[in-house]
Amino acid sequence: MKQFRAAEIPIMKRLQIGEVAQKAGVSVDTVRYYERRQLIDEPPRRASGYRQYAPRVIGRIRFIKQAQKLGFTLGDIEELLRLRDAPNTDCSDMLDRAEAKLVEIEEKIAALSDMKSTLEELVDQCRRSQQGSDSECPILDAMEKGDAS
Amino acid sequence: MKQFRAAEIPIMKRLQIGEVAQKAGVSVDTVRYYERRQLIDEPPRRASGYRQYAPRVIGRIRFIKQAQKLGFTLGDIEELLRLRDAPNTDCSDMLDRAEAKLVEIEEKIAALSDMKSTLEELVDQCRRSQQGSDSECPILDAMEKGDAS
DNA sequence: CTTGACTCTGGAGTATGCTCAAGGGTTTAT
DNA sequence: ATAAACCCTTGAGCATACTCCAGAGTCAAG
Repeated sequence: MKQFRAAEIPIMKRLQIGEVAQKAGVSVDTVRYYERRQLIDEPPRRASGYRQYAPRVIGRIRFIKQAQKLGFTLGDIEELLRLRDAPNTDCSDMLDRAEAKLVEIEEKIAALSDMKSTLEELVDQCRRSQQGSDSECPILDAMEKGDAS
Repeated sequence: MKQFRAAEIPIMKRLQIGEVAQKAGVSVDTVRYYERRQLIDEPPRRASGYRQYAPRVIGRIRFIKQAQKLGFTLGDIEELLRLRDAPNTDCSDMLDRAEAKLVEIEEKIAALSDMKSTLEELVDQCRRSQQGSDSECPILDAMEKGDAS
């Protein structure tokens, strides 16, 4: 049972969407979007219809944005949030998903690196052909002939 | 003026869309899509409405697909096609665009590599924490606290 | 002649992650 | 009281690159 000194008594303050959005670093529209996508719960409303959020939703939205930074899509994040919410989550489920994402990212890096290599080669050829009197373009040629693959 | 032996006289054969698509390695729908996007010209039609393509459109579509493999979007490729079509194209315009694409790709690789590093670190921590009696999940923690950025 | 394969069109759908629009009500500070 | 800032809704738009749909006409081979 946690003990508080008088100055530390938590106040159950409710927040409007603008404040939530600002503190979480997203737009108001994004907050509503996340609610529509059920990434966050719909909060209770005032008689006016204004949403009244518990402050902990800020942490949840920050979780979402952090996960996005690691390459997880919102679809992925739905599942991560389920794990976060489950009472007996251990690390192995999160580990599985992190490892899977790591593999995806490595594959993307590999694909991009292939493109890079090929472009570098073409750029090189192009620079060399400009130095000679050759008026043909190796980049055009490579794309015509499929040699770029 | 190019000279042909009798067996080499080119025949001005027109092709239907199915044959073009098959030879270019794309779908019929994709050919029509490229026409709609003006990446290829609308060809003359038969009385039936069937498209009658000159064989050189196959090369043009192959050019498009090769450029896509190098990371160029169809928007990018519109411009590449203009360069390809221009009578006095030299290599420097193609070179500019190849270099610009190279920079984009390098930036994407850098971003992905950051993600990778962070995920690897989290995966490492997670594995180590499973070996101890610690029941907390460093991945969850990192996403909650923003330490993953 | 018949039938299966091919052709045609315009528009909507797919997936992703927001963002905008239109029109109106509510709150807050002066 | 007033006005600006805030809130609300639903649905469409944005960008990308196709792909599918529905319904009908045409071609080519048997």
